[in-house]
Amino acid sequence: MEAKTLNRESWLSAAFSALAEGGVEQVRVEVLAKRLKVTKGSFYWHFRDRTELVEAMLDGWKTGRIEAIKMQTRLDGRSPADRLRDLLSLYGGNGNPRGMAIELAMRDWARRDPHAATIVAEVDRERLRCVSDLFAGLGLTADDAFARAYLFYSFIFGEGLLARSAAPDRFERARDICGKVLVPGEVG
Amino acid sequence: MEAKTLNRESWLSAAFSALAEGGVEQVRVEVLAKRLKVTKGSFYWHFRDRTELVEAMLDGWKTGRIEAIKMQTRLDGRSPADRLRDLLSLYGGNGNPRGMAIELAMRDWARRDPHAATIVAEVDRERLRCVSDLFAGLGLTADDAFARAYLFYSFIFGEGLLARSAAPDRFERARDICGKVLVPGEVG
DNA sequence: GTGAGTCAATACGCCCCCGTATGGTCTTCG
DNA sequence: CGAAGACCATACGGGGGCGTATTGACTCAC
Repeated sequence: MEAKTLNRESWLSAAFSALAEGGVEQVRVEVLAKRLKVTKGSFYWHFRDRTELVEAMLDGWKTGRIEAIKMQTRLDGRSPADRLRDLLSLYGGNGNPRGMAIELAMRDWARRDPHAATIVAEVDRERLRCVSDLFAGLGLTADDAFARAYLFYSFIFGEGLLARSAAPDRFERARDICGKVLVPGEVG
Repeated sequence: MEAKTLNRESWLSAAFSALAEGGVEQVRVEVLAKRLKVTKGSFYWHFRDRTELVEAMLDGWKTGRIEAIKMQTRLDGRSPADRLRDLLSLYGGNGNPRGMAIELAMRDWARRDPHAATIVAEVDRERLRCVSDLFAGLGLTADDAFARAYLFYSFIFGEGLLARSAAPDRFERARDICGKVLVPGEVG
């Protein structure tokens, strides 16, 4: 079912895989070419240069993530607390390791590249806004809701950073407790 | 007061600076040499190869961080809550940007290098143990204390990852509220 | 002072990566 | 069929990074 000829999307997809595995530094045209089993000739047909590729990655990631967060925080009859718990289990723990890897690689990238930094900032701002609204829906003041959203996202990303050394059940119990602390209004 | 001849420490120091600014990928012997205003000849006198340098970085970071956390969590008459708040303001916010940069670079490194991963895991384990003890000193059960420590550290590192886009006072207020949520037993 | 040891400069070969130039092989359409 | 265009291969020059080898200079001990 593979298309016999590559297109921009093929390269972008491979680029994101490389990003997830090794950071921006590892998205190199000759390496991607080897993965796609073609030569650079193909790449320079679809892209002007490496810069155009990474810019496309930035753009695609931004629109994709903003679209995603809007979906994930739109309560279609569900309660804000439920949506928050969904979000927590979506990125948290070890579900979606690729997504978390890209997320972290993106932030590492942002620390060195101003363009990437603004992209990440825009996405983060939208995310904070969206989950702030969720917390506000729980009856919190604007300041408290924002603080909760800030805590919420810091926890999610920080969790991806923390080394989980053995004793997985211990961390599992910890995550459960964290969930209850993070989203209030819970019975427990 | 600069020593006229370099030693291992000089190279290690420069290496950590490069690590903070650009990640492991940027600690390159020729780049460090240029910074130190010498040539590679010096480097290969003090180190067998680049691998020996990064191994030394790993070792130095591990012992340094473990020593630091033990100091910072040893309550010499102070209350556990105070110590926790100290820790929070130490790495949190934007104090010590270099320390946070190294911390994040280290974790990015750990995601690709098994050796770095074990080092970070060892440091994290010690840290979680230390601040778990602090939380336990607040009267929490073992599970709750560990969960709180987990939340605590996830927040600290996650905060370093989150893009702070303008509105610094907004984030300042959020951080204050987060502090009160993170370390319990507070009046507020 | 002279020779051993310390520290650094220079020069070399190797590899990986970027970007370009040019040519080749298909498909498509008239 | 034949020409145009899409897609990719091959080959090249340039640069930067690693590691080695060789040599130069400087500091002590004897």
